[in-house]
Amino acid sequence: MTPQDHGPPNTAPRPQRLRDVARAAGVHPATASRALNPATRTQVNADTARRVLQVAKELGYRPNPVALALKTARSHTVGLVIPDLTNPYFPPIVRGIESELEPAGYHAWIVDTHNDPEREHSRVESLRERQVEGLIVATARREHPYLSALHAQGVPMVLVNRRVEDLAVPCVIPDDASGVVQAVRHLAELGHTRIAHIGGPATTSTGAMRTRAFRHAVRDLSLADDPALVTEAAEWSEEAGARAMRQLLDARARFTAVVTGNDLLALGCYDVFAERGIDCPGQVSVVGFNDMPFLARLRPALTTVRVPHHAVGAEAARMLLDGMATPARTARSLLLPVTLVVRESTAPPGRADGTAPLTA
Amino acid sequence: MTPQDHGPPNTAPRPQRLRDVARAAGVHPATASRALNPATRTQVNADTARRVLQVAKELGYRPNPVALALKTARSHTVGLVIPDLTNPYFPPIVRGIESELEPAGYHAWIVDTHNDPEREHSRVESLRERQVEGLIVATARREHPYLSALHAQGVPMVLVNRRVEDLAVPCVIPDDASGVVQAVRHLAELGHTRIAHIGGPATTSTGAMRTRAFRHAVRDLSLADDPALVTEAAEWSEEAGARAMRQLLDARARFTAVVTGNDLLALGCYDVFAERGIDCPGQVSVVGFNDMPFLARLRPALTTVRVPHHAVGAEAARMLLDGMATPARTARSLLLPVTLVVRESTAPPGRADGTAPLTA
DNA sequence: TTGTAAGCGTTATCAA
DNA sequence: TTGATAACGCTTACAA
Repeated sequence: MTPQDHGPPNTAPRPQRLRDVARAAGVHPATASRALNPATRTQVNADTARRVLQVAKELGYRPNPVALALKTARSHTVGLVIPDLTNPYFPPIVRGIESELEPAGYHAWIVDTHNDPEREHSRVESLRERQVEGLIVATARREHPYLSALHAQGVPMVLVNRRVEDLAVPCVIPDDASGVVQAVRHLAELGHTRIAHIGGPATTSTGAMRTRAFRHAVRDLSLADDPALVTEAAEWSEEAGARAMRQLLDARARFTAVVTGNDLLALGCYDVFAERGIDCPGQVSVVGFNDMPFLARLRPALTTVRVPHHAVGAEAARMLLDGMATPARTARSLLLPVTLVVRESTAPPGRADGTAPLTA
Repeated sequence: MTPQDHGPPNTAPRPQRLRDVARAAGVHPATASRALNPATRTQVNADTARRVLQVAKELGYRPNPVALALKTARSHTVGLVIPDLTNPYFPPIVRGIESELEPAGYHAWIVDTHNDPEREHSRVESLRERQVEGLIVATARREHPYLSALHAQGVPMVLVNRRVEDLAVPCVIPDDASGVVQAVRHLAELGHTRIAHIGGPATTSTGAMRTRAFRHAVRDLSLADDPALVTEAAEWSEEAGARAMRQLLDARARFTAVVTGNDLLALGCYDVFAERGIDCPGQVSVVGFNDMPFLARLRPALTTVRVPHHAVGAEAARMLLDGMATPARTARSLLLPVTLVVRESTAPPGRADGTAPLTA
């Protein structure tokens, strides 16, 4: 042992292999394999099978998943494509997914694309190389040639929180339209008539969806249907939300409430209110979307639309599992119900505390 | 095509294999392999190598990582063991880790243990079976026989945010002691003399560490060193923090400020303040730890200790990569500097707004 | 410098 | 019902 040689030696016990089990049980590896696999167990003598199982347990045998994947081209693994793991919206979805996947004997390979299409492409390729059997994709661009191609090739795939326009990829998404309607109706009931909208990027299906729903809702409720009141944020971030709100204000748009495409955008509005001394909800009411964690602790606590994160994930996983079992199936879209949770960021316009409604 | 047969057929192009490249280049697969691998490229004629590389590129050849892993027992993959992905503290660390891993050609397999030791065990085993070459572990229990055993067996491993007591496992952790000292000194400078502490579970190294640091700090600054002022939360959660705060209050402990083991615990205190009509920071000042996202938006904005999440992850990854390259290396501990970020939850005791300091 | 052949741990095909 | 044997796609002694 030289002075440099400090690290622990590799003393990891070599894992037991199939052949070890076979030898110990006095059978051929092929027989052991058949005995161990529930699907082929009937091909082997019941006593022999029992013995093999027993020995395998004693030796603590676990099949080598790598060898298995090489041989069968199946890995018992699915890929999770997440646009941004630091967005608190996604981890609960991941939990939901895993809660369904694991009882089915599958594990999830999580990749974070950082919202970068190139990175997404390369990470998905690497997932494919690693023989994932299916993909759950949470990145929300509307067009995605690469993924579309994969799906067309028969790669089992389900989209969460996103829908591809003219393509029949199964997806599970929150009922965006209903959420927006609930938000707008809530504001209308409070007495608002001029409601603005800060939508997410129209390049994302969610952004497009919610904005469209907003337009319809406002029209259906006979509220001000003024194009000047709807803007689009460049991305799903606080900064983008702030920019959009500033733009709305600077354009001297008249509104007393704003419905945003998601909570982050709403937080951006908060920032602008602080900058400009605008009182929320005194002068402007705000409704977010998603119900991220910790929103109830904000100043003011944000009124928002709650989406059932866990259920979204769980349903997506179930759908994928289904799709992997019976690949020939028509694509379904699952819409999960959302609920408005009213907190402190919404109030009647120009309420009794003496602040005037915001006009420009 | 039967009526049931709707799904897309599997038309995925078969990936190119080494033998395809070899054939197209007119060489034996072994030669192609050597040409493709930078480490063995010198063994092959420069022209031949060039040709092979060229052909490989044209065919879009990518080595099959599964076959590679089976053959070499290396997967170019490391396992990330995270206690709770929904805790916003961790995703930035994951980002930091990946930022170092990927340029080195490694990918991260993330597992979420849900803070469950059994689950941790089984997930780590599955990671091992999948031939991960190393482990980055962020679960914070102080004792962990299974992981300790793995490390002793020579499995490359680094701990983040955690240290194992008497075992020489390399780790990168925030400078907890310094953070606590900064917090206590800040409060002392504001005039507080009776400062309470709600520590994290003593079974976690971070919990034990920060509590110990608190005791020292309080003594060094000649503040009240009263055992009744230090409690331990049962877990790192808001509920546990709330319970601890209630207990402190119910025991009629006298204090005007509290330093908590992490931000979640501090949020629990906020809940109790709301319950009991206690004004923060008017009656009690609070300091958290970690600087989770969105803290600046709370009511009141939480004063806390910022830890350099990204750097923690990046350093850990670098350390692991080192350890994998040269396994024989003495364990190092890296302490990353933390900074106090003062916001609104701390103020002088019994400040000018007329509220009295909290006594019981 | 290149080719041959064995083998990583499994499963699947074929015979016995 | 079981065993022999050949893959899966790759690397690596060893031989040429």
